[in-house]
Amino acid sequence: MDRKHIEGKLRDGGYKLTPQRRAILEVLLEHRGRFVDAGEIYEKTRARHYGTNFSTVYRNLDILENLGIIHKTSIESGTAVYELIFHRPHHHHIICKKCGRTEIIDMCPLEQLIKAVEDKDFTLTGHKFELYGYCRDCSKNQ
Amino acid sequence: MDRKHIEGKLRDGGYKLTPQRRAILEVLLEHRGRFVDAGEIYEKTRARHYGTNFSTVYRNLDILENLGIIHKTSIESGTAVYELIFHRPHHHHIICKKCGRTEIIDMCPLEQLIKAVEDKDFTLTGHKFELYGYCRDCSKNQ
DNA sequence: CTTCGTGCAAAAAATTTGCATCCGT
DNA sequence: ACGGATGCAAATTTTTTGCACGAAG
Repeated sequence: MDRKHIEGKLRDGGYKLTPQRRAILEVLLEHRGRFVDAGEIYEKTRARHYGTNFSTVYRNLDILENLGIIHKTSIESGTAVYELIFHRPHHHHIICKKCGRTEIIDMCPLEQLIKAVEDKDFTLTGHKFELYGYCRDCSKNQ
Repeated sequence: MDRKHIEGKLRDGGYKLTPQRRAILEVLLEHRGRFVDAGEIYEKTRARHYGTNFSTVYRNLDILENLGIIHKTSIESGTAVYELIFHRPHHHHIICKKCGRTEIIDMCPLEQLIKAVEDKDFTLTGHKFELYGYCRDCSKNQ
């Protein structure tokens, strides 16, 4: 997913290309393969486009998430982090607790999982595997 | 992990058994097998012990987490959720996005994972499998 | 020239902290 | 009595929202 591709998605969605939006995208592109939080995106965006507002950042992160351009999650800190989706096939991550750098795990444990992990050069300290959905009761009275 | 067991852990840690703490524990015990957020714990605790403060709840959730009595995580909403650890062996969860009810998955995908899932009566809508640790660079200048 | 986007300011939500007092052990 | 625990109030942190103005298509 490169800049042109992303800008196309925005246009298709009826969104305009403002300098702020471009700056946010630049920042995300620069941080491919790494989760960053809203605060960091804000700081870096503001360095590119002076005066960009925090609300603008949050609003755009929302839009980008809805368009499937970025992925939002929350790791251990509790605050939300974002990264560009640059690898369409479904996958998971190894996440550095210190810098947020991620490595892709190309496969999903739901199908097979062994250890595509060994060669990753990460010191593992923990992991999370959670399934989301609706329990029987909640499926009923949806 | 029952009440007596938990109270023992608290004593061993040098913590006192205050009525507020007991109330919080009662609430958590009542919600075994379900993630609840701080707000809900606060409301329910305050129903048991009138006047309990929100700070008290947060402070105790911290303590309980550090003692390994509860498990804190953040699911999709972004706000932290907690549940009693009542099943010591390492495991993961299926989480209802609506009510927070959880089901245990007794095994960890890191070792083997097939589908201990089929019989769970959950409508799956998504899942998260994330490994945490330190990348090579961050391990170095730790 | 219309619609969407932005900045600003303020509010809301989630969590943390300092401090004086209180209470379990 | 001692040391941890609580309530309160206030501060922080993270995120959201209303509104008037400005700019992209």
